[in-house]
Amino acid sequence: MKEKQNTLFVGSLAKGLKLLRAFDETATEMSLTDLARRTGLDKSATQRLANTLHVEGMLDKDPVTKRFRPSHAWLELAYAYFWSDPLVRQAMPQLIDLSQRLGSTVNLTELSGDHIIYVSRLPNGSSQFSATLVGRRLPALNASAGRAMIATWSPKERQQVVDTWPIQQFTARTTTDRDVIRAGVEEAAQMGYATTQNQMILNQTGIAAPIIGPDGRAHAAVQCSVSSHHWSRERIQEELLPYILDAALAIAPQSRGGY
Amino acid sequence: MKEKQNTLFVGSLAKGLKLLRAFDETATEMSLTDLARRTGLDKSATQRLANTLHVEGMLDKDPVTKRFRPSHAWLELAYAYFWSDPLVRQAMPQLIDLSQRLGSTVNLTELSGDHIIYVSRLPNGSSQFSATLVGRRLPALNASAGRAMIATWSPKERQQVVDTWPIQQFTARTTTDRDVIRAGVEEAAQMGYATTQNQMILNQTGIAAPIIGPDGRAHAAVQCSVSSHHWSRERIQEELLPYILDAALAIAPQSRGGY
DNA sequence: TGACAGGGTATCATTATATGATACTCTTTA
DNA sequence: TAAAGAGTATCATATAATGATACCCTGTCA
Repeated sequence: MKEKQNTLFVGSLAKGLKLLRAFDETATEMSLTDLARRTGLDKSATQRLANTLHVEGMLDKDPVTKRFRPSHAWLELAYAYFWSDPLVRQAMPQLIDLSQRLGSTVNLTELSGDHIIYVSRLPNGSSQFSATLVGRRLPALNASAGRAMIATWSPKERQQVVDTWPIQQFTARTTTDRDVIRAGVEEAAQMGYATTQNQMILNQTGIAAPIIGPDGRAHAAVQCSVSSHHWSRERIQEELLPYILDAALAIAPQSRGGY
Repeated sequence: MKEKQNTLFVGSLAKGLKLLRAFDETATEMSLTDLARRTGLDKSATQRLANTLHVEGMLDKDPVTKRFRPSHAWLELAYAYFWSDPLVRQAMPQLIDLSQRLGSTVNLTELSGDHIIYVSRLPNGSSQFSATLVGRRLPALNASAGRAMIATWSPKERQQVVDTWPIQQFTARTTTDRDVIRAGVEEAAQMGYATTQNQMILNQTGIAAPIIGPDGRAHAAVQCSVSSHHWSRERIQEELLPYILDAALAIAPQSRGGY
């Protein structure tokens, strides 16, 4: 094994996790050989590991096709996560309130390395399927939420981040020019919120307000998505923004010590 | 190790999973010794396993307190789960629609052994925190959703289930008498839906409609929660039920093959 | 019909790999 | 200042994970 040759590192556990993480949008259920191929582990190892995960209730196995699928235990882990993240508890009532008041999709996002991750979502109106799912990750620079967070950081941090963090092209009109993104972040720093258009989905506008921590820097945001057709810049500013900013503010204060 | 002495079983992986599952409502972040105590593993093993999980990004470690917490990866697993479960995709648009139409909390639940698990939740109005979280498990017999599912099974299955499955007391008025539960299930079998009151939370009424599979048996349900104060039996029957039943029906048909 | 291919399952000797006792360090408490 | 408690690091040992191999089954093609 060329794994970290450290006595504090358990290779078999790491390999087992690899199996779990092999599942995603594209690979939703896999045979033994699929798993082996996808993880690069040899057949025997895959067999043993997958069997263990099955016995332990982490993988369901179709008795007829013999294919493995994520089990309900995966949701239980998410459940434990929600309890462990103080922000979720703080935010939930505000988000529900906001969702009802605005009648549009509302999200709680957190920074996760150079990506954002959706931690809580309250879909409203007809959304893309993936836009309703907790746990989705997006490059921070692509997302209004990410930009809103970064905008609360120091100018040199902003600079560095905009220059180096990853960008991904989602739609034909996704911004890939870092200078344009920089402008967006700087504007967000001025305004205290960020907006984007056509970044993830065409004709969709994202509005995000940072949840600012005790140190003045944000690593979370409240985000809202609406149709660009029905929502002009002005209408957003009048009918949505005040509430989103309020919610973000209401969530922030109590959050004790950085995370 | 007294683990299954099977060469197809990897003990270290199982122990690693044990660490992950040690986190719950009550244990949201743990020190090394907490983890060791809680899992029954010895200090060294815990150290090695926890370290591995940390390196692999499955556990966050507070650099100052040295305590471990679930990482964002736990949400990513949930994300993969959502893609793997065809019911989620089927249900989501219906649930959103239902949530907006009714203006109250709507849930998608599935059977998980003798419990139900919340797979998707759209909270509305002020809910208990735990009532907003995906991944929560409840004994099937306690929940309207569970009863609605069981009610679609054969009489002898119903009998057996009502006699043997676990029950838990949540409120002062939770039903613990199996005969009363039996009556509830039988009524649900007649009516095609189940209702409960004061089972999980006082003054809360649950209404659930089964999502019936190709074999006529349900292992999923659409569920809705409302305040007993504002919602009389009659009003529920007129203003909620038709829509809930419709939604459950709309989700069911296409669901291909076993669950 | 018969042979082949592909995938799932089981076995086994071999050694690498996980083990857990122990000892060290640091911080907190009395 | 001592002692307790928690986190970290080291190491010799044998247990427990390894991966090659062989077996079985099902579906396919000639």
